[in-house]
Amino acid sequence: MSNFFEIGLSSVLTKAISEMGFEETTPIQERTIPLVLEGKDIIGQAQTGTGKTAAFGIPMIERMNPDRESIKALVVTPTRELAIQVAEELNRIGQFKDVRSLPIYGGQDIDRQIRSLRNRPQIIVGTPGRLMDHMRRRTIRLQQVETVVLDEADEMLSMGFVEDIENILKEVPEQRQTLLFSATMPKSILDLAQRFMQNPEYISMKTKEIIVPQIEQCYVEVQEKQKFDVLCRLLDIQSPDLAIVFGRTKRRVDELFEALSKRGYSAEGIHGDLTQARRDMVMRHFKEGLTEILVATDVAARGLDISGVTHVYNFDVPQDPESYVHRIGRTGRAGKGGQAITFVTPREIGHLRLIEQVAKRRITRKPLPTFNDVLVGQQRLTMDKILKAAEDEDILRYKEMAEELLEDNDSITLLSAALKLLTKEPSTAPIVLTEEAPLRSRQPRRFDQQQGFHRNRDNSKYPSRFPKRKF
DNA sequence: AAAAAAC
Repeated sequence: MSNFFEIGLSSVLTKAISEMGFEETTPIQERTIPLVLEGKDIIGQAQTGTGKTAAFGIPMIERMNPDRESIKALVVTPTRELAIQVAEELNRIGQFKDVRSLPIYGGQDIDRQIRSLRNRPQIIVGTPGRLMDHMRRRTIRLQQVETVVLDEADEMLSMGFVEDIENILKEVPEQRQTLLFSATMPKSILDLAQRFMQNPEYISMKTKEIIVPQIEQCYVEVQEKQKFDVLCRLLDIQSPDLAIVFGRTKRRVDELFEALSKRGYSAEGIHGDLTQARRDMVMRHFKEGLTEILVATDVAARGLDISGVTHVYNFDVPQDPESYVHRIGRTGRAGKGGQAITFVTPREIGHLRLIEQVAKRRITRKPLPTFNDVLVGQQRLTMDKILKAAEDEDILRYKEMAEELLEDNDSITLLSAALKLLTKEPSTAPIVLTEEAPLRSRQPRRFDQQQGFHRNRDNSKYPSRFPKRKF
């Protein structure tokens, strides 16, 4: 691995990279950057989360003439959210070189996009359909494009974009650089490369080189009817910073996020049937941490890089084993740990074994969370907070004693004793733990009648929900 | 069969 500041990049890029907090290159970046700088065509086999966007973005922008005469680079992605994300990252990389990128995708007012194009971005990041639309309208000129990037190419092909991709590739000059990234390398991808690329350099990360983030993978065996309660309990016990819950269908996503909202969780849903404005808003809320739980179809399974996602729950077992790998990859980003829990009904166990083989990881069984687990879990969270407070106030002796007690965390009595030790003014009342205690301790958000939207406890705005409910 | 993607 090498350092970004030793590979001879221009100062404008180095500055941006350092501002983005990058230091060491990832394996794919280390191998891709020099080749792209040389102008070579590349086929890169890499999972998401390997630093792919920077791997092509940094050298592409480095060698780009920043004049505003024409579109210099075109990046094609399978989903709209991915287009937005990639464009944002490229914008950051190019910020001091005055290189701008613009996401172009469907569902957004086309006239507005045409106006944005007048700002003359050097890089366009788009989804195939809308790109084709602009090409036909002649509102995008690709005659000066020097670099084309096909991101998540396998995904685009399996979504039936072969023809669109071909049309786009025919529209750009033959003398150009083509970079193709794909998690898998089926024959269709190699065919495409054969026809549209020139002596491509093949970069494949050996399995051990692929950064497999520390993702703990497990499953719970549940009846369909239990799923919702089990999810709530897990959320209470684990208290994720941010979590993504994947559902099988759009309908299910709607029902699930409504039910979660109803129970007081900060949740929103996203799928392809929502208006693009809403999709954009939901993603923004989630990225900003305004919502803690994103309920999603596989629209959000691939490529999205959102920091702070500590947990992924597969509310439904993904049909496609590939999809499983992508879904769980939404957590454990940037080298941080993450946990993925898959809900499996008894009849789906066999399917899970198949997924296990594809994921090449053992998925361990986790017992269903009991009511007691929830209580203990919440006590532990409280303990963590108190321990932190204790640290600040330097009451080390208390801390030691409490930690000793914590070792035996099966015992709620001990926990409550530890709690008392650490509280400055210990409550004399015992902590009563009965089955009648509410499943959820968090206060539900309140509905602002006048404004017509929900407000969180911190009084921040919260968008209104759909009326239906099933869980 | 579902999901994604153009109007």
